[in-house]
Amino acid sequence: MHVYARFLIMASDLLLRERKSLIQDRLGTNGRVLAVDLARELNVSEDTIRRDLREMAAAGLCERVYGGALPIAPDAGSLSARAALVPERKAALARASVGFIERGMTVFLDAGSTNLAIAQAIAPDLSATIVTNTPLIATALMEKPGLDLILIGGPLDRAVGAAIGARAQRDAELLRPDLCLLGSCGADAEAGLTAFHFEDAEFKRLIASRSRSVLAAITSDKLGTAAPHAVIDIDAASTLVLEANAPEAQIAAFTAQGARVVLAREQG
Amino acid sequence: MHVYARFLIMASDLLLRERKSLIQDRLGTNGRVLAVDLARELNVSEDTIRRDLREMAAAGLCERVYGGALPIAPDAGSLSARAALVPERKAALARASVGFIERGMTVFLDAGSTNLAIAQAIAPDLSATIVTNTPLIATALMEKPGLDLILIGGPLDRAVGAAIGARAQRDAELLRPDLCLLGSCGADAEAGLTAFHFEDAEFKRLIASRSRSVLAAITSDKLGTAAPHAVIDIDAASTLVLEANAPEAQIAAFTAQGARVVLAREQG
DNA sequence: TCGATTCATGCACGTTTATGCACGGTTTCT
DNA sequence: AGAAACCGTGCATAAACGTGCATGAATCGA
Repeated sequence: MHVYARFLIMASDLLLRERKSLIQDRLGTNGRVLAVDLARELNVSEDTIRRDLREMAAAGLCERVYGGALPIAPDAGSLSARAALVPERKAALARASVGFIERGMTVFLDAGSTNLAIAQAIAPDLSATIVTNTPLIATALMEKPGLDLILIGGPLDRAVGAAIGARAQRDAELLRPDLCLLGSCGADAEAGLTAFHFEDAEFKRLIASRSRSVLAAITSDKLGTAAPHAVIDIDAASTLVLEANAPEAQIAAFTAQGARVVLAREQG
Repeated sequence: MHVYARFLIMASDLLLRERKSLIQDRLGTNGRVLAVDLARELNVSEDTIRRDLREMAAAGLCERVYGGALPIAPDAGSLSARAALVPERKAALARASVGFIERGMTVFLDAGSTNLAIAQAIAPDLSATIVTNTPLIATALMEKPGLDLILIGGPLDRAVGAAIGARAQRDAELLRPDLCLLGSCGADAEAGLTAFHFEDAEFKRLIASRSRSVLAAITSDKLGTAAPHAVIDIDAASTLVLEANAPEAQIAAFTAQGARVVLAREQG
């Protein structure tokens, strides 16, 4: 499996596919990417980034513009508005995950579009304490009157859209959540849950280790992929929520590691 | 033999496509755009804006007129889109206030709908550090790539929509903003700036006292009114930004207290 | 096991693009 | 009619660009 090979390279190196995946992620998150920034951040030459962008544009994954690239359907409203449109499959995943939040719990809700969908899927009358480091998620949760909200502060990382730095980690160290809903950029039986960014992984690892149980809702496109930075092993997650179309082999690989896998039913 | 300075300015942080997209957006929103305003707001020369407008007109996206451009179908804006927009008067107030944020500053942006409008009015390529205790504002600012954002954390007060408690106050005590954009629920020459909630007032007072200068943008409906909890006296604010229709008497009362009053001009 | 091959990548080069400025003409307003 | 604002054009320049080539690592075939 290509995951082994990757461990031989330096942690900052990314396989081509991972790099493109990250770029796409960034496009969705920030609404744009700059060639210079990507090059500097990923430690490759601008040429390489431009090549990537060209190929992605040719594949219809983004729109090439002078200086960088834009998402294929650019700016149909603000970021929050765009993110508010949750595809049905992701919504099903979210509905399944929300079931694990029980009345009175203290829950940490991590960054990520899947977790935003989870936030939106929370019942309006649920009474619980939600902690998050993501302003967008906090905003979404503001509409649920039953919730107590706690915001983790600090400098916001633009790539992640959340507070994940030293300041945020200190906040996190004061918490003992009953449940942690972890976002992840990759999920592989051997590599475990992984993230694109070092500090993000660091933060996730910290908050996961402090939580009584950890749940990760994972969209199928992330199955079997590994991002460069390890978060936790599969068996360290209490529950994995997968989409109904998740490959049998993948599910088996997870359960072999001792994970509890739950499948999300499409709404019927 | 020639000026050096002009090269240094060349690096604009907004991609061409984004700029045009923003202009189109503005066309739909305001029903027109002025070259001068766009140039100032986007930090590019009028030449560039005119070029953009010319190209957009050539592409049939707008109609070029003397001084700016008009939407191709002047009547067309969708009603729902229009309803969600910040009223033009508040937008004018916001534009005037944004002018006080200078490149490189550290600015605290308080909670409140006027301050949200200010956040939205910030030029996309402004480079500054913005601190806020309001997730909604943080989310809006996420779309301005030039900004460093710092989020003040802690339990969120639902009434205010921001973190204002003891935790947030401890965060605030570590700050020394160059400028504080204070929201207020009432503004009266004698009562000063006031707030509806005790803790909110407490927090505002704290952050205002720690800032090198304090600016309050005040909609006309708040003039001459006093909410139950005092924040600061009028003379403790460096600048008051009022709407163009603010009563003469009110302005006089403020200036008599030693405040610097600035009036926002409506666009056009 | 070893050579051939593929492929991602970086570098050097010449080209294109976006932009600001100077200049002179044109429109608008009073 | 005259002034002020606005316009387009041409030019200069830095940043971004694409291409062709070289390199080195992984893969394949025998």
